[in-house]
Amino acid sequence: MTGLASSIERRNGVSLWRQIADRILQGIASGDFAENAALPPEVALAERYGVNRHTVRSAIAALVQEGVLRAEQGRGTFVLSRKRLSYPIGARTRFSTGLQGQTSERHIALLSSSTEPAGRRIAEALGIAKGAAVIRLETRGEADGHAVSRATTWFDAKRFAGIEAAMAETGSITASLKRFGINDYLRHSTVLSARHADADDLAALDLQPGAIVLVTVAVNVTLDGEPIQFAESRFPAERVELKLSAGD
Amino acid sequence: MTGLASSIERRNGVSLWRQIADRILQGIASGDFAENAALPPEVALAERYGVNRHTVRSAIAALVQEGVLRAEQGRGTFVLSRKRLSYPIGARTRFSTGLQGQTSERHIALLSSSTEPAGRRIAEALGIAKGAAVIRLETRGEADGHAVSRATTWFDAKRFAGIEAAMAETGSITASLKRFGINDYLRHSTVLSARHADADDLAALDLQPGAIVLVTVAVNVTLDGEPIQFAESRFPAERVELKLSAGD
DNA sequence: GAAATTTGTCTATTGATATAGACAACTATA
DNA sequence: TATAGTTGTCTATATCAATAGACAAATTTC
Repeated sequence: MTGLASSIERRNGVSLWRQIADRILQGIASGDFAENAALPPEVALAERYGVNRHTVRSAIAALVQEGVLRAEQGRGTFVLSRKRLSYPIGARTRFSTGLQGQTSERHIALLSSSTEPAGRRIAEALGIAKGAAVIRLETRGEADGHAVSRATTWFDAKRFAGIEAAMAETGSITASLKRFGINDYLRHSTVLSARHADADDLAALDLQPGAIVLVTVAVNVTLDGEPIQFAESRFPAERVELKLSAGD
Repeated sequence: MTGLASSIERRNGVSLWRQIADRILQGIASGDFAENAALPPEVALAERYGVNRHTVRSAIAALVQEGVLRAEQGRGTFVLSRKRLSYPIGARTRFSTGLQGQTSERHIALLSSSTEPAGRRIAEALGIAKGAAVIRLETRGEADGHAVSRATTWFDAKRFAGIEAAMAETGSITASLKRFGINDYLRHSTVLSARHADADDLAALDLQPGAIVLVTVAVNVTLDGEPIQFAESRFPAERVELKLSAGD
């Protein structure tokens, strides 16, 4: 994020226009390109990145379609104000309260739910037998009408029968767990990684293909240490950053 | 990470062979493809991902060059054992101790150092005046001879004059800070993001172009809360995951 | 030894990516 | 109004990416 000099790589599997679109996004995030101001003209950008003007235009076209830039013939190309959400992550992470102050409206939409046998990883995380029934929820986190996260969560089907209905109704994990007598819970562990978004995430998060997602894999436990939830969440790296606070 | 069904996207700016290489890496990390065992044959992979066999071959060729796979004519393609390092991150994150047990040898190599005026962000983080002199260190974290991180760190030049020499000698931030009377420090805040690796990171981390890096921006403080270090670290997403432990 | 399986190499074709140049359309400013 | 600066459109060309098919080379299995 710190405007270090770096150039563009060719024949990598990643097209130049996408690399340049990434760089422009970084530039906006790092303050190199101010919001609500004009981007340098296309010829200047082309020279700066060492590519043809048409290649820069492809990158800009992608970002215009993505809603990050607005191009006006004769005037210039402008940076729309769309701040990166800062998503706090720690022992007491909650979707809704975490984004307080940054957005006016947020909730979790239930995309689908199913019951399936637990795989090895999920069984271990939840402390149940491999093959035991688990409920799988596919959800999307929304803030001010924008998709900011996409998650897959698993619950022990025996312990949390019907939680999908509670989720659909309340739009909140915390509220749904209350119906099962859980008034508080902690994040036990979180593992972080990153990858290219797959087709499912692209559609659900309204991303351009090739976008990067931050991935968190987390286990939530009760205050007694009983595991209740296993979740994999994906965040669009271009719109969200994760913030760890000390002592959390 | 959780073997969810997902397909490949076309005309995205990211070539199919790179997307498939990413998927194979994920498959190895998630256990879909066992280490030291044979990958499914090329025709099977082509069918699974819905692409031509030659496209799969391009992906495999990239991973072979990257040292992840080994192809043997007539026998098959094998997964070399190269586990993803799990890098713990929390209030007491230390490079060396964090990787204890996962690697036998680790240290930080000093690539270069310079003195420069502090920018706005760095000045704010370190609590000094904008434009005041700061020492910038470019370092590479190495474990068992493999590059696992690439960092840029800034120190107040007045307070830590000569720290570059200490770093070059000791290969450790913790040891270097001890020479300045700092026996303990905490990670005050960490912000996480992800992006495509730039040319500098590609070279320093020995990555294939197009690779993704996890980025952490952190401020370290003394036990009194005095900020001492501002750092941006990059981790290759294909080789490292970040692990947050509760109560850290 | 023969057959089946698997990776390696070659040719050919199509569409996407990137470069190059020229000019039109629009805006702001002298 | 004229001029300079900027985005938009068009044509052309070369290279990369992806598909398709055929066959060679090496290994394992029967």
